[in-house]
Amino acid sequence: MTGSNIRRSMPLFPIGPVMQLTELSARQIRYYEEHQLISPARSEGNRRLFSLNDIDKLLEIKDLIDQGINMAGIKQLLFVKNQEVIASDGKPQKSERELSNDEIRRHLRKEIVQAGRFNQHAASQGNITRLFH
Amino acid sequence: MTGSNIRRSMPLFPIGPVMQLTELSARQIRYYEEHQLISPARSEGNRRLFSLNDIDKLLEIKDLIDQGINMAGIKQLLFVKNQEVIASDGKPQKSERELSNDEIRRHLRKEIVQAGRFNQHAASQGNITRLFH
DNA sequence: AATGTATGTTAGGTTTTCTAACATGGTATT
DNA sequence: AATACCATGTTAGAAAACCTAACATACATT
Repeated sequence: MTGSNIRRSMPLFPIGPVMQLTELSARQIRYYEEHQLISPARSEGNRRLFSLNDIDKLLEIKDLIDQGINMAGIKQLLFVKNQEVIASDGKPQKSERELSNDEIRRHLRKEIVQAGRFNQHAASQGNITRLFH
Repeated sequence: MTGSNIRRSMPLFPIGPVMQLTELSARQIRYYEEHQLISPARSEGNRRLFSLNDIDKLLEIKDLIDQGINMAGIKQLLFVKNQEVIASDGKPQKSERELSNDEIRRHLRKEIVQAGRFNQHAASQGNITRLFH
């Protein structure tokens, strides 16, 4: 798990902004979660919290929906794509252990404090992620 | 106003995640707004919406507070720093006209759709912004 | 002792999000 | 044509998050 992956998987956004960014309805987003296309984190009070990764995925889903693909198909496609990423990554990412929100935030704080380094880039990352420079 | 500036000024985060990212209390954040150190956007229902720029600024403020500088001083420092950015930017950014949320989101959508380009970078941007890759 | 500054705390109200249920317009199937 | 299924809309009631405004407090300055 690289630093950038951690950043991209930080649960930050409540559903409102995600709706606007993706132009999906709350109903749609929840339905996709119900069918396990995404798994946003939850706040203490049970509100969904989306990461940049989640938002990227939602935009992909939207695309696939537009192409007439149904839930099952999209689920498979997202799964396959994820496999590819893991494969091309070199390391099979062991069991991709879960980081707690607190761990993620601690990591984040460290990176903020240690400011000044230049940015590094994975060549192919999707959609939303690219927006934050 | 460059594309990246637009991205960095998108009002996305409600106060909750901002509190966690900055480790500031809601009271502090609102107090800084009251003293015009930041000017987060508002949702239709009057909730504060912070941009990456706002979060960066809050982290700077936190730093300056730690150095014992008071509101007035911080305000000046932020102002001066902003002047510098504008100056080194080349263009004095006319009157930096306000973009509506909708304009920003339209722009955002365009950038998302037109995927694939490589990332570009301004060499010196602060803090949080760097986290989103 | 009195004032000022930055922040904490509380109260009451509004917005946002939650789940669950029912409704609806297409498509596919019988 | 009737039925079933899929993706989404809509509604209701409850809970969480956020809002402003006011008062409280700790510390520094006068």
